[in-house]
Amino acid sequence: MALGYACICIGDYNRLKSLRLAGASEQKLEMIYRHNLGVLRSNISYNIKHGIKLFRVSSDIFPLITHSEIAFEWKNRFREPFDEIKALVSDSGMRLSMHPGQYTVLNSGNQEVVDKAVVEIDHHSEFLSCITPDAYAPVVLHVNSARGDKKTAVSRFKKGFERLSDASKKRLCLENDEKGFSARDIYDLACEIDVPCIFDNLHNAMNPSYELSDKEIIEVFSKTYVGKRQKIHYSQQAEDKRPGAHSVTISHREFLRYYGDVSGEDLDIMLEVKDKDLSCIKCINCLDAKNSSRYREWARYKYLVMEKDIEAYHRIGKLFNTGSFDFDKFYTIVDAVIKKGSDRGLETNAVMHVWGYFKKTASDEEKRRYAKYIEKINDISIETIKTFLLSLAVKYDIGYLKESIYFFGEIYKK
DNA sequence: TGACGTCAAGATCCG
DNA sequence: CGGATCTTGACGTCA
Repeated sequence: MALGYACICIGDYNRLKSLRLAGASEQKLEMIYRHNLGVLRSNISYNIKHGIKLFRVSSDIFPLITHSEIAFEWKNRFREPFDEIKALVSDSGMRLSMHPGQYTVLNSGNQEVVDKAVVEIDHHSEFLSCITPDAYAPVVLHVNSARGDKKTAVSRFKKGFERLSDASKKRLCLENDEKGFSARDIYDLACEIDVPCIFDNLHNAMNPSYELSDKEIIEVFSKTYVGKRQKIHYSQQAEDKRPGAHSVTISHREFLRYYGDVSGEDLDIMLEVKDKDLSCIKCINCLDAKNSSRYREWARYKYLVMEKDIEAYHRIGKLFNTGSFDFDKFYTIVDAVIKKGSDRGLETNAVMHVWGYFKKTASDEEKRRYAKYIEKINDISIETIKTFLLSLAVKYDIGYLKESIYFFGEIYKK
């Protein structure tokens, strides 16, 4: 069993860069692609550190690479970073995947769209082969178009599939869609073209087909995995958003129930959730609480809790002091805290705590800048100050702060 | 034609 | 000028 998350690593301050077609010079592409490979390597190191063995690589790693107006040789140019990444992936036994988005439509009625989809999917599998030794690292795809009737949509898909490279055919997996192709639809199609099926619980809830429980559908889908580990997608409905929208964080208790229901220990489970790796680590800890990870986890959340709810901060401290700590209690408190609104007094207090790390070492210019922020504390956004503080944490290499989720709390707003 | 989804880049506005 | 806020891009489908 492996638990994973998709594309963006919240807890790693390194972020992918992008660009516009208008500014896509050779040098600019080279710079951005190289940067993004550095981010990928950093994300993978982070995953290893936190025991995460399943990771979806973002399609945005090489923006515009398959665009018709872009001709960029990438395979030879990035051999070194590829090999470094591959070694990390190989040594850790991490399973990678990729997932072209909603605009890759292999069975479109428009031939140009199909041409592009073939290029896109082949690129994904080529890219994967550069960074993972796993011949079955999947490229996951939705059928996407049910235009006309499903029968003709299926035959269009089979035609498109035939045009893929052999490598792509081996990597391709189908996922049940939120509308259009349901679990039953993709299972029938997948059996015909001999590819595995990925079950997505929330899509299935939106677009049900079988009169079967999730566990039973997963059992049906397991037949499409021969000599490969079965993978599913798991997400929870966001309380206050459109039906089908992913929750901001995973409720660990709900996850544990589901995990028990579907015999999760036999599956690779990709979590689809806004807070990404944070929920992934939460679920890993709740399944298998290692004594050593509790302190690290509290260290990461510490200032985020401090700026939202000082009583909760003390309650968690007490869990440690009284020896009554467990991850269920810890995350229950944290999950309540992240839902709270902001309080400028508490935010300022947390800012001052974090500034304490730099008080002595900061340059005069940095001290002036900090003083200016504090002076105008009520007129500027707290994110501006956090951006500044994070840049200091990176510059002065304060590991404790660089790993703090404090800097990424904005994902829990709105 | 515009909504859908995504999120950083880029543009523009404000003090 | 820095910082906040709005718009654009890149894509295909479908009402």
